[in-house]
Amino acid sequence: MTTVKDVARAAEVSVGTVSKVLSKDQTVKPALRARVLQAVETLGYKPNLAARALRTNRVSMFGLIVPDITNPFFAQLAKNIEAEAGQVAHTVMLANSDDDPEKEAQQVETLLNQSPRGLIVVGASRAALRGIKTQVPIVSVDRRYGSYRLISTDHQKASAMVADHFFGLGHRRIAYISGPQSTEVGRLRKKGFCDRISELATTGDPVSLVTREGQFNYLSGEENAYDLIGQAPDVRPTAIAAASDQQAIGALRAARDVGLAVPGDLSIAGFDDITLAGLVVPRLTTVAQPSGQIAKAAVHALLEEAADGGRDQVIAAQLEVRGSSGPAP
Amino acid sequence: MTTVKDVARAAEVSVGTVSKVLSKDQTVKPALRARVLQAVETLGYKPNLAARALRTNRVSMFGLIVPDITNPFFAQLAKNIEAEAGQVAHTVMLANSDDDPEKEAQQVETLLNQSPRGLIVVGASRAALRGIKTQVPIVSVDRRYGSYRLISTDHQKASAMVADHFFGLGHRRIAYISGPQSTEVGRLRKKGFCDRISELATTGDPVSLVTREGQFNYLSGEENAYDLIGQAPDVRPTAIAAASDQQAIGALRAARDVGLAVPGDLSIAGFDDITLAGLVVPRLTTVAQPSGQIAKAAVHALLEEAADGGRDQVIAAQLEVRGSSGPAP
DNA sequence: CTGAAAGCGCTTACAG
DNA sequence: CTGAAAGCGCTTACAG
Repeated sequence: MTTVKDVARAAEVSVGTVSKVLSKDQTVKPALRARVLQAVETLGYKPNLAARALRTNRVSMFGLIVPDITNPFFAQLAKNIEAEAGQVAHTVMLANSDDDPEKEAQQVETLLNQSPRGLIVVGASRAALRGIKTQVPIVSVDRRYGSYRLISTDHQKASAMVADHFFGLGHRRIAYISGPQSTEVGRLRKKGFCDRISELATTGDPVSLVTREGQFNYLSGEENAYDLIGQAPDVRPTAIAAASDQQAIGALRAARDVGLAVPGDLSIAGFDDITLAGLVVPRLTTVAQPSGQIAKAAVHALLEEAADGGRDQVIAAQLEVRGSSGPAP
Repeated sequence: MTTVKDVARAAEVSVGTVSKVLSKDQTVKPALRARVLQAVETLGYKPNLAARALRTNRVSMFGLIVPDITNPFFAQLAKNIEAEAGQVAHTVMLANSDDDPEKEAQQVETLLNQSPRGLIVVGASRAALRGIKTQVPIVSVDRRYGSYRLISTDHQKASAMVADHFFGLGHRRIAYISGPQSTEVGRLRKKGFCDRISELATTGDPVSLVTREGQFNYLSGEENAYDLIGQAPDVRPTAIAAASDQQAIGALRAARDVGLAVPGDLSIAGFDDITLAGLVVPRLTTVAQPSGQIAKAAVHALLEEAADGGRDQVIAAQLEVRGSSGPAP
């Protein structure tokens, strides 16, 4: 490997000068700078990052811990974070916690040992709050990790947008299939939807709202939807909002099976905007989480603050109105 | 931060001895070893990895470059690689190439700058073959990168298994929806299927085989399947094999739309075993890629060899027979 | 078996 | 504005 020394020799300057040129120090005279740059070019010099890290105690890496990279939303998030990190010339280390607090703690430690520039973690569901002491700034994203600041979608407001959408289309018998109320996300999404419906129901026409608790998965959506739409036509809901796209797609399937037209007889909306949401027939009305903005906010939060202590940040999501929702029958 | 020096002082030994204990050098006497370990424990000493890297010129990291972490197969692969790397106390840096040779080259360079223990890359589709010189061992996985050794599923044999499965169920009018023939994977899967059918057709009953070229996606599967099953009942295929699960799920949808029972009237099989394959109704017969084994093979290939130059490795996949395939009508 | 010392490749006060 | 030199925290021949 060629080192600063080689470059210094070739450019006939000291290693200190080489280092200054490389770190864009302005105090080097143009003539010297040119010689150094020339030497770097011809020698194909690449700085040894380990040496730099040792000296500066700072590595151009972020650590990212997600419960499961196989989850489409986390994969999208990881992709955006990697892209955003690339913008500031950082690389990202990825680890999975399998949604297990034990393993999460271990992964945090492993990544921290690399002394990265910062750590981004999507907390495991029932995370323990054991404190870790480190100089490395940490932010949580989507689901809080420990007591670190959280950057996430505004789940409540987003759900409220779905409620507005349905109400605006004239629906007055509405159902909500929630996520598990043991999760914060499940609670926030439900609260946002139900609170808004209550609000609309008191200021406008009366609305009948029925809610069902489910898992976030496909099957749960299908089963709950079957139950809901199995009722008499003048009783069953004309619109179903689900806490996840997977649930909504399950509901779509249920509607198809019992012969209800979507959106003619029944409107359906999901949450997340996974790839499949745009592929099903009809395409699913859903909430697109601002994964790109979350990624950007997380990276910049880490870059700017020395330790944690920033405030939580909530980012507006966007309603994607597509074919699965329409005017009430 | 506490350093070897602090540990040495606390244990009343030299830093060299501390280092030896930490590197599991057997030549340290139990008494000293115990004192060192004790000091490490009480001080909470963590080695500075940058310093170690500088000294040994070796980092406990792997680089992983995939076209798109958002693709479920790559996400699964990444998860397995991370797990496997964890087993040998390595961490993994992730980068996306967006399936763009330019960006891929740049990502390779970026990760190589960290001088990782090895690089695993899933090649971009139309990758340029520009050579890079590096000491870092590189393997390609799933799709070849440059001219580096490739570790991948035995696509041909796996497709042949699907052919055997259909033939064994009595199907004699069979269709194959391929992936793009511009991709190696597309070609291999098709060849494996068609060659086996030809073989069976000459040794057993005659078989009519029709193939259609498509994209790997959902829509392509749906459209091609519509065409195929739109024919007269005595002409149309009784079984359709697709080159991807996405295509197969599209075909499932097409069958449902025209009122064909699966597997009563039509058997369908996919390839990949994505999560959704187990969720659709009926559950999809498909080929499970040995992502775990591929990950393991890749990590160990990197660990064992100093440079590239190992041989390609092809790993057997497994046929998952589920509800979407049955006896010919 | 243990310790003293050199050195990995950088960056950064500090002189000049 | 430039160079000489110290030092980041390790590991590893080399003496003893």
